Amino acid sequence: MTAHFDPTMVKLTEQKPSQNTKTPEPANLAEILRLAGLRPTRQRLAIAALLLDGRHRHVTADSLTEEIVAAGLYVSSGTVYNTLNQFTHAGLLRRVVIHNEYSLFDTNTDHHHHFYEAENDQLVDIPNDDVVLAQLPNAPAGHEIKAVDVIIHIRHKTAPK
Amino acid sequence: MTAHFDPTMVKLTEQKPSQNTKTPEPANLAEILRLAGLRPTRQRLAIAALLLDGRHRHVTADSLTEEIVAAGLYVSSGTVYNTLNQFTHAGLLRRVVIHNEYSLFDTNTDHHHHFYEAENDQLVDIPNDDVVLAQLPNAPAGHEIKAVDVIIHIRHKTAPK
DNA sequence: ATCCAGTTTAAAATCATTCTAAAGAGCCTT
DNA sequence: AAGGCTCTTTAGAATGATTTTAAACTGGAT
Repeated sequence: MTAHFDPTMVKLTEQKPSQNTKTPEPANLAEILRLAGLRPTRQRLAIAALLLDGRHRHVTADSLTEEIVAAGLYVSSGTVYNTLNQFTHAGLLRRVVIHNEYSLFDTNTDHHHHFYEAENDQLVDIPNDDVVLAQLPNAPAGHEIKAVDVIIHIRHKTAPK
Repeated sequence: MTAHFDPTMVKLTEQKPSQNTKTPEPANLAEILRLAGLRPTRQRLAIAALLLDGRHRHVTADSLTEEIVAAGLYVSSGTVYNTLNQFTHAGLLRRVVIHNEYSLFDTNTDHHHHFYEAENDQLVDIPNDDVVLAQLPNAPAGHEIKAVDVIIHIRHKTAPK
């Protein structure tokens, strides 16, 4: 199902400069990685070539591994995970978590939202009135909205590191 | 075309019309379970007594098991999970998923949100402008907002169940 | 080239959650 | 009260995405 993809063909020429205003336009992928504080290894370059070409899409560690194999390369699954996390930490990717594993069950069935502090794994209720969604999109054709979850990720103001 | 959501009246969920009885009357617990189509077993009654007393709090399967043990009872972990899911399905609890396990990595680092259809595990981008957060709460003291995730859970209009 | 901290690797470990099949319990009908 | 049928519970095994481990490897500064 995955289209064949030659990582050497990937250019950044048409990439939207909409990413990070503080990131200067990098000459190549290796430079992007260096700016992120990551050594441009064969594995990271392969993944960067696949993901940082300006296309907007969603991948899982698994689907990405398939693409890498389809490109005639190989990267161990541990490294795929590490790289994905490193790229995310560097702001090159965004992590979206959907459902699955490790849920909290809230005895408050009224609609409300949450602060989440990752450091201490703390979840705090937000009174419903404190979050006002002025506009929501229509659900895709044939669908209806079942629920809206707003999770506001927070962190300590003073950088702990 | 689907009716647009009412921007002012933020009524987001369409959960089952479950009443939020704040009165922890033990006699009512069995009735609550029956109304939810669940046999009032010893295990379910124990969990209901702990969770459906009107207090608003967050529990995990693990923390709940601890409470059960602390109350001098015993419920197997499989049943704790089953019961939590059944209560959630019945609208007596709400499931909140925070992070962990099974993430998607989004090559779009611009701020945007997502539709998520659980049935087919489909994730669809929502253009940023389609979700308007008119008001956000202040982060708790000493904290700052790192990110805001809005996940709109959708389902097919024709109830497949 | 050399060296070493940073990386990658395969395999094992983690861990919340789900599944399995066998035993047990609710509850409706006699 | 007993029978019986179904729904529930249970212990333990299975699942599956992710992380960790310890050893082998590599990029790049000296």
